[in-house]
Amino acid sequence: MNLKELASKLGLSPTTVSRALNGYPEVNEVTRERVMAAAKRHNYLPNARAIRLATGRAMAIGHVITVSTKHEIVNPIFADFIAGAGETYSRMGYDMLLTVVNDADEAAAYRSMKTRGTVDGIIVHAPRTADARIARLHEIGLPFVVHGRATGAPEAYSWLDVNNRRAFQRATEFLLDLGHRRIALINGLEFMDFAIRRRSGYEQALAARGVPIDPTLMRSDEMTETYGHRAALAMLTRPDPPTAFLVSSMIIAIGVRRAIEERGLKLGRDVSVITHDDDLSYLRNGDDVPIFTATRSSVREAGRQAAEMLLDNIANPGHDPQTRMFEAELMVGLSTGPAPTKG
Amino acid sequence: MNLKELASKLGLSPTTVSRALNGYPEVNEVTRERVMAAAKRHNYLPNARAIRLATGRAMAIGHVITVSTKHEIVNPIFADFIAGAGETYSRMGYDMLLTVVNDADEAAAYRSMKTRGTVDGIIVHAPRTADARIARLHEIGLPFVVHGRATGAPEAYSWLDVNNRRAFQRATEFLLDLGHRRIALINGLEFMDFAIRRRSGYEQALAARGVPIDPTLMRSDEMTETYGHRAALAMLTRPDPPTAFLVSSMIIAIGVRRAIEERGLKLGRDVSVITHDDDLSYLRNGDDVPIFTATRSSVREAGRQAAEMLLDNIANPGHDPQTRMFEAELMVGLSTGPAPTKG
DNA sequence: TGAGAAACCCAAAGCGGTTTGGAAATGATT
DNA sequence: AATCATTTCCAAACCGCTTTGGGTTTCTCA
Repeated sequence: MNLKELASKLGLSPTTVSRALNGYPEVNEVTRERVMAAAKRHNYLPNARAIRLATGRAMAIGHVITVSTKHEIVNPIFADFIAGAGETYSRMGYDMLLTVVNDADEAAAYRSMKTRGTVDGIIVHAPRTADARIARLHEIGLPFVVHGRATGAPEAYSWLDVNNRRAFQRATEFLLDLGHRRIALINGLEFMDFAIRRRSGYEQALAARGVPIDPTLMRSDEMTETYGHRAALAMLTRPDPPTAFLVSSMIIAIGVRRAIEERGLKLGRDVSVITHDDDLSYLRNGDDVPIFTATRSSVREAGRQAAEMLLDNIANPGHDPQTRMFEAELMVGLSTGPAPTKG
Repeated sequence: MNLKELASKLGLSPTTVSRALNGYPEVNEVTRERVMAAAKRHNYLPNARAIRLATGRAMAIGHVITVSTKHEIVNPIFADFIAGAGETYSRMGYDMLLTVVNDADEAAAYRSMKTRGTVDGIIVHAPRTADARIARLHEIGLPFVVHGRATGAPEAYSWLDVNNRRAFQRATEFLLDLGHRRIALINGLEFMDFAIRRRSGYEQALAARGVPIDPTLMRSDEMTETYGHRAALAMLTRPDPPTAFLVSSMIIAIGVRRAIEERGLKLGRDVSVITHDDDLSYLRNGDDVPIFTATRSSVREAGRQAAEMLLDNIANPGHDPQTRMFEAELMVGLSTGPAPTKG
């Protein structure tokens, strides 16, 4: 059942039927009702391929997920972000297009999306500092919203981000207030923008209290459980171990906890841990009381809002770039306590 | 730059240019070279919207991710499966379309995909026993491949699955061989097909050795860390606690470990744990020696192959449904040991 | 040398919608 | 009753490709 058939069944022209269904004013309300009813009865849905060609719009948003050949890790927050964004797209009648691409081919992927016309806009994931994609997308002329920020990008662009610096600053202050002085930072890869900002917040808080920054208490790597375990274990076996850890993800924190327990120490008493918590649906930080004291910000909600921003940019082009900053909540859980007194 | 422009630049008709680019035989090789070169030079890429309308194919595969309003958990294996499938699609020139939908609207989503013509086929995720989607998709007439199986589906269909029953049977036998007799099963939701099969393997192994099946040692729920923790803690505080746990996912296992350590017990000595491990990229089971003894099967590889099967089904229609079974490896790690002797 | 086959290319009709530019019918105004 | 504006609808062009059904050349072979 296509438009022409529906039109002939109704004794109307395709033009009128199309207009009736799309809410154009130049059609009698009575006729419109009749058309709507017939469309529903024959469960007619317009062919998306034809609409896309005719309107020149893709009615789809692209998400590019990069997979490096070296460390082929899929970002675990991806699923939740996508789920949030997908809710928005469903509501607005957009499709979501996912492309898995080797990081070297990412620019080519954007260009292809633009010239082949498969998407109307793009969400940029996991920005690095001075991320080249932003300039590229400007040059290609594809609307986009960045989840995160990229320091040092020359032009203005739309983004949505957690206040990572502030979050880690507050977390560090919280530990300092508890008497901790040797606080380790188990960070993500520090060419990622969020990781840089978190470190800066951490260092700033230490500096403000005159606590010396010890580079040997800072690690940066892909955020896995084993990384957390290895890093924490190495630090805890030193003669001057840290009394607290500030870590960049729940998964790292789980590894840190494993190391702590392996050393026969007790989490929240002998060693404190604060983690960032993306509020992932499959990895909740406890039910009532949080397992880990955490800086929390829902990545799912970020997905929802990023999609909204992008669709808004597409619907109202020519506006100034929008930005949106989330403040992470500091949730106090069972993994922090006063610094143990020597003895 | 579109086909018509490129053709006029070359002094050829659009027909010839189209044929040259698509490898049809009725064009001179010299002409073809000339066309290819010009296409590359002007970096021409055909408009996908036009191709789709003209060919009647969507060149896209749909993945539907359901989000229940009650327990809105995004399946954590989703990201890795998608990454695997995406590799295949990229290689074959297909797009991947992701739809997030409330579980009640899933059938409507399939129907819409079919009539609007946005996809050529569908991957069905997380099948339940007697899953209604299979009959629905047959009736709608959309090619599909199921990741998992659905017992009791009336018609034959293509699927790809891990041998869950065998995996859990072997894992149970392994624990029995170590002298364990009170083995708990912390399973996923048992309306999910995989969970049923795992329980069946577990029960079968126990029965074969004449070990009585104790329903109070079996739990079934959404696979989260907190669930694992709660379930294990409850069982460990009983007067007759289990000496081993068989669990359905790494994330559950992490919760179980937390409970074990909270009770002051040692994993692999006082209590043994075997988990199923989907080999998720962000949650590797240790680097050299596995943390957990596990039944392992890569969900990323499953994604790759499921996509290949579906594209094959689409390219060669009318064939019998294909099926593919993976055997999980039993990886011995640090979480299992002989059953502690009473004393 | 002429006929038939093969190779090479093209005009035009599609795919299924949207959108432009009227035309006919109706209503309002003088 | 004539005029003009509105309302309501339609024919046809268009989006950018693919594909059908020829039409020319060139090649092959008797």
